[in-house]
Amino acid sequence: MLQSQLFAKIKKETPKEAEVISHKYLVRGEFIEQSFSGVYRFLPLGFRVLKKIEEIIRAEMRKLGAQELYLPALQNKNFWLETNRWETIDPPLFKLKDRHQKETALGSTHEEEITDIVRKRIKSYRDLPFSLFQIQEKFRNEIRATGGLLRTREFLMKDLYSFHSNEKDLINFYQKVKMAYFRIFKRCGLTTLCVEAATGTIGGELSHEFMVLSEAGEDRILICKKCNFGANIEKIGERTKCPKCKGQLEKRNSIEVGHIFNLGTKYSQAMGANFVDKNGKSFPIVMGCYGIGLPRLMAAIVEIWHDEKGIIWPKEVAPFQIHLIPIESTQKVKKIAKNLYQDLQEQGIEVLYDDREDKTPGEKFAEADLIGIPYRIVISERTIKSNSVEVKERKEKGTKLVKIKSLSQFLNSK
RNA sequence: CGGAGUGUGGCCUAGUGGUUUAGGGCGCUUGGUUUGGGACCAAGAGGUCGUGGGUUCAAAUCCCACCACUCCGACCA
Repeated sequence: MLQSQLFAKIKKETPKEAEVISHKYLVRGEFIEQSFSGVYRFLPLGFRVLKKIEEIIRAEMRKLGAQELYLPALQNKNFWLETNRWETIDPPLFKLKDRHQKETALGSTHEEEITDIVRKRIKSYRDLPFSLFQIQEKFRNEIRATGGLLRTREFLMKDLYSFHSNEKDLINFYQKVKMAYFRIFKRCGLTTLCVEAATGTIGGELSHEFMVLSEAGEDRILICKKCNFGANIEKIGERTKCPKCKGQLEKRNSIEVGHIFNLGTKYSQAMGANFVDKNGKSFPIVMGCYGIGLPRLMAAIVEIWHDEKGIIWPKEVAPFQIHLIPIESTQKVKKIAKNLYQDLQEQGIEVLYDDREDKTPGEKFAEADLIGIPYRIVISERTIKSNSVEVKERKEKGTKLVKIKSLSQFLNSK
């Protein structure tokens, strides 16, 4: 991508509506832009990051054997009446009326939709277990949106649903999802804690939240210093002693990036999703649901990975892998930079090529630091004297001169 | 929804009744000079001071209403 063509007007100053660090950097770097309260636009740079996160999640869902589908945002009121959540779900639904004055709502979650799909098809224990997921927009009528992408009213979510003939099978799958979630967050550069959580209006038997420790987080959790117990204060209340080992509990702020639920038979009973077992007896399907909010995850990554100059994207979620920056636009520098740009692209590496000739080195560097691409490669008269380029890792302080010939080798070794 | 705050060209802001035909910085346009950490010179474009109403000889400035946004509370991926 030529930076001269990139649809991004990177800002020197922080717009005043931004308060948390991830919001500030994402807005300044033109990853996102607020449309109105709690509703965000993803600009080309931000969209690339979002897609990277989406692909990581999709890959891990497939490894679980889950099949992807896509459900409507506009939902049938009758399903919500069946589960008795039309009025009670919190945050409430965004409700609207069609031209015939018939009520409908924008989906804040999809248990009703998925359970309807399943009840129409699944009649036998032989069809179980299986799992389905989607990556789709959710709408939540929050009292208040906060912290940029940390809490929005419309957001992209991955929701996975699993269906089982018995509790044991569900618990087995639940554990696998847990492991998949740890892998997803790790690939996004995050260390997460899995803590016991309150099930809220999703309901069910029990649930676990995946937490990223951060001061920007709204959740308060208690972590045991002795055993690996952890829980949301919302679930267990304020206390100082670990309920498992009596060890000292530590209170921390955290961002909830994922939440998994053992739903039991709450929805299958409410909506009549039953199967017959070997003996011909009918039982409600045992269900689980598992969510990850993508924009919040993106914000959490920035909360963890930044310095005073800007974002430091972990490689797997970075919008580009290499930021190629020629400085001093002499014919020789330009020619070598252009060739290198083509070479790298042919190798399938995503390169942002700062071909702008009217920008000073300082400005290019400042913008590069802000948008946080993992590798910065500078080409100048100085570096080409020794047939080299200067390589700097965003997360490191120092730079390294690397011969152009051995650049690919150097990058591959990373 | 309760509490607090903010609203001035695209962005950050100065100005809190009269010398303001609303000032500066960034950005933008044109020309020139520059080029290893957010360059310099010159010329230029861009504003219903959130909206409506009121007070006043006079309102960005005071009053009222409304709107929008941010933060704290509750809720959540």
